[in-house]
Amino acid sequence: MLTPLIQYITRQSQTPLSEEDIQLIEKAFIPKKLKKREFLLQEGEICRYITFIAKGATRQYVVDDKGKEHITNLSITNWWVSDRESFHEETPSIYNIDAWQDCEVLLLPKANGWYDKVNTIPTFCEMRKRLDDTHHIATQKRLHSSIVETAEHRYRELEEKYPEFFLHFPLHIIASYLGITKETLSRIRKHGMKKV
Amino acid sequence: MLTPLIQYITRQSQTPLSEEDIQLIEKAFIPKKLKKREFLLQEGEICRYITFIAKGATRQYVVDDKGKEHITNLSITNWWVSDRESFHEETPSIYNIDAWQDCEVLLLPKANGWYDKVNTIPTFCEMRKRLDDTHHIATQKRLHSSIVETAEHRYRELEEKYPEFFLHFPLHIIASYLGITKETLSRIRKHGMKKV
DNA sequence: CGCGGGTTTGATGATGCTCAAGCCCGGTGG
DNA sequence: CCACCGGGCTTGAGCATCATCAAACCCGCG
Repeated sequence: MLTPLIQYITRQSQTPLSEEDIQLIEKAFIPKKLKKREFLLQEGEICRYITFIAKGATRQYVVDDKGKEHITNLSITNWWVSDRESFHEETPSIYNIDAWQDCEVLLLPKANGWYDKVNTIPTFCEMRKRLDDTHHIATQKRLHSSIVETAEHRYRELEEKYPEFFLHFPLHIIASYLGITKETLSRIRKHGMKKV
Repeated sequence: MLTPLIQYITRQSQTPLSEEDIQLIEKAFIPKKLKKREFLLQEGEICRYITFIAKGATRQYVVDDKGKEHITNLSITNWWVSDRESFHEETPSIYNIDAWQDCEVLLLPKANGWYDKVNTIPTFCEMRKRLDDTHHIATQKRLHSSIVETAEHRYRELEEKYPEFFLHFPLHIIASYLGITKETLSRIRKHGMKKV
């Protein structure tokens, strides 16, 4: 189960990991299997791990006062998940993260300095920085487009940029991720068919 | 003009800077004055600096196909500004950043490795990491609330969290930052008066 | 066959936008 | 001193977008 991670890191950073590095990674990451709907993190808990999805798909969401779920993030194979705020500041999370499909994940704990230790590997640290950057940029863009663009535009953009999502998540989940209702999404799609 | 920066860094990190560190910082940062409406970055340019606002206020915005400005970020004294994507990837920026009030700023160039050199100062590097984190978390929250919450809620939140903004920017700028029109903002505020 | 998850359709209503007009107020120039 | 101008803010009428609610449909599966 570790191989996808090792491969991922070396591919990301273009530099191979030393034997020791790999051993450290093997010690640090805790493999875990999740069944569909199983929680990786629940509202109110402190996020104690950075998680690598070796296989599967998860969603992150909040539940509002009316009991409605709002998807804030979707993640699939070879992505990382965590609640950064909760992890770093050790405060209770406002998010729920659960498996949408059965998953194989690798947990990197903050406890006992594992996270810090792994970050002493330059390759890993570099990769993490880059991921931080790209993730941050992506969030910025999403924010921007959620303010400026229409629902339709955002849908098309997602279709273009992350077609994989459509393979792993049903449309009502995608709709929620886009911040619209499933009905609206359905109408948008119908509308598009005609045009194209 | 450097003192606000030095103060800022030591306050953020709780550890004093050594004499050498300060000298490095003095060499690295380029002081600059901006008059109102002067650009710090224009659409199409590559962002070559990370900028510290020692004094003043700036806005970041995009112009859409209809020529309308959409504010994406507001920054005031003791904040940092840059287009992270453009800076890191050296790609043309899609943003404009200009001074809303006269500013005194400090530019940290990427060129000649200044940015990297300054990052060898552990205190600075730590601070930067923390800022990255909090900034990222803030963006995440803004995204989330722009999707889930009503315009009114977002306005109240801003009032609560960044009252300083209201001292530096007129309401139509705030409205744009919130992703609503000035008319809507005006009505929201009137509405609130009655209630309270 | 019937059930459940996912998707679609239609009717209705709220929220926020557009456009157009007017107000307030602090300059500036005659 | 007043008249005018421009930036900022407010108000109102009509409209577009999207949410809500309710119903139906579709299809794989026990």
